[in-house]
Amino acid sequence: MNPHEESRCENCIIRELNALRSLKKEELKAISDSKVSRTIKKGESIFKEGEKLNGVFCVRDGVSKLSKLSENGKDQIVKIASKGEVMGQRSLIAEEAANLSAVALNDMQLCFIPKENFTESLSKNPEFIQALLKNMAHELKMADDVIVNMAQKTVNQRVAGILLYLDTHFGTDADGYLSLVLSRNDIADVVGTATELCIRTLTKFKKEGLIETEGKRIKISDREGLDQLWEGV
Amino acid sequence: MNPHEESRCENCIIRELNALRSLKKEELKAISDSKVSRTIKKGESIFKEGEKLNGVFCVRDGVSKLSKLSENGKDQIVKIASKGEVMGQRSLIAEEAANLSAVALNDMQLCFIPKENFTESLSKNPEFIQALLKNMAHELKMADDVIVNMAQKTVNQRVAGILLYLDTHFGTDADGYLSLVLSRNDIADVVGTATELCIRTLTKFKKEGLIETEGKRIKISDREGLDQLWEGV
DNA sequence: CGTGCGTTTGAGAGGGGTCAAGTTGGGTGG
DNA sequence: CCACCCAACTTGACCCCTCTCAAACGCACG
Repeated sequence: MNPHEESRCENCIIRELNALRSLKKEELKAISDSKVSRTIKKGESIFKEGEKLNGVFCVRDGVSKLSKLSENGKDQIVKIASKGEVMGQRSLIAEEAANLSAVALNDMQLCFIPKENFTESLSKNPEFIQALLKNMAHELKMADDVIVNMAQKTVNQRVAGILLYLDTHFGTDADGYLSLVLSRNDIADVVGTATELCIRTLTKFKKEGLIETEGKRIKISDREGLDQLWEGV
Repeated sequence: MNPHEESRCENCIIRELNALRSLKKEELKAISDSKVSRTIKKGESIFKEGEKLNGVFCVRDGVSKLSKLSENGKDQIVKIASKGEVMGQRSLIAEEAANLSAVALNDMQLCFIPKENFTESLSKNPEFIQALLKNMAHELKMADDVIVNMAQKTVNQRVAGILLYLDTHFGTDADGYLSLVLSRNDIADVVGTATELCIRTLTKFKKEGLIETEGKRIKISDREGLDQLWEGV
């Protein structure tokens, strides 16, 4: 195997974005030898809640939604994972089945890192654990904030919120449209409401001059306005 | 200082309930020498969101609510911490200000462990980090579940949910009333609704024979019924 | 050229928020 | 011990938000 191959973990830049950056040369080599790179097409499932994971998935390119099915039969999107993020680590750490399902929102490139490599580093590399710990601490804060927003903000505010989130995290294309295009249904699943209400909110925003739309693509025309809405002014 | 004193960490049973159980003898001694035991009365504040914490609080007795103020001016209770739980560790790990405020729900006994001791063990004791990591992983799962419930369940269901939670986590007294007594306002803040609606829901439950009340105390008379409500049957 | 999925709009019912007005109950000072 | 007071609790009324069912529309794909 060619050690200079681009697909080798030692040479992967993505690593710098997450806790895997703390891994040592030998660990990376071991992972590189056993990891599996995979291409996932838009809409395909990566893993499902309740499934026992035997490794983690490092997102090399593309975006995935992490959702959970509620008892009322509706999906709730809890998190959106993109380049550099590692999916499934929580389950492996807690030694539990996956709590969320992961589905690709567009074409993705993933690296699957087997459980053994992950737990090996987990038990032997203190810096790696530290990095992971810090990562989880951050995720926990985010989750707490989401709880507050879900409980206290209206659908209007939450829709404004996700538009702002998509803008700051994924940016816009040349025409100013949000780069990450979600279906109305997915937006509704993030916001935690019915698709119809989500659509109505968007048309209302359009009427008020906050956004423009072209098909399912959305352009933010008044960020200030959305910000104020989000903050409840 | 008497090493057999009950207040010494080495002899503290509470420790077994959390990640501190992984600490070594010397670490415990060091902590014991610098820790501060504190008594907090019902309603008193332990720390506030935005505050820089210089240590963690180990709950030796009593119960605390961890809440966050939403922009609309209402408090959202995110978590209820009781005997054996450690408050503030997330902030210290992430090296951030506190994201939540902690207020005592009844009289409490706390041990304050200075930042230095905590971070010292954090950087030197792999077992301790592992335990912490697992703990955070579990909290993260809980938080994700709360997000789904907040987004997808009705107020009725969420009120039923917290009653069941109080029952399983804090039990009942001799008369069958829930041991942990919350004000209607606190219940509303957990559920994420207005106090009035919370009260109305409770009176409805009473009319339906699911619960009985005496003052602010609540007795569950039909656990099955609440379970079914919670699960959306 | 249909067929199916995603999107959009309408209308009605019920849930939930809010304001305002009582009521209770526990604590305090006389 | 009683009277008082304040905070917590309770209830009513009203209106807006949100959910749901239903139907029409567009677009892509076979």
